[in-house]
Amino acid sequence: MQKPIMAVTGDETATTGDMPTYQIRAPTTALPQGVMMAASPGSLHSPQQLAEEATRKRELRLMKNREAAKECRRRKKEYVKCLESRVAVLEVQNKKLIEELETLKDICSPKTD
DNA sequence: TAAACTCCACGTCACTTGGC
DNA sequence: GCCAAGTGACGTGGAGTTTA
Repeated sequence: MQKPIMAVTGDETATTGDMPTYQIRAPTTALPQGVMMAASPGSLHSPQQLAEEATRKRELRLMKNREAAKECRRRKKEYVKCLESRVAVLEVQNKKLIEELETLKDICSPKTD
């Protein structure tokens, strides 16, 4: 079954402009520990060698994706935390403005008795 | 106290995106 | 067009909590 296509990237900066994006692609130069570079395809001969190479490539891909997923979750958590603290600040600010408005209304409204 | 439930972190897959 | 990186969705397992 085909999954629905995702349009959301998690980059809220485009709409708000004041929050840090959590989708940042950092170039990776170093391989994870214990990972060897692949032999050149030209040096592979037997079907067994090809199968081993395919397995090795898959494991490398999974390992990289595992790390990428961890990092992605870490950034997302940070981003959500950041949004939550912003909400808290804005709620306080909003409350203060409402109180100020009520005070001004009291001052400006004509007394009727 | 065992079963049911909830929450969280993780691994994997499928897909998108950007750089070359 | 290919490849690597990023990420949403999904399934799973472990730890903590609630309930009968």
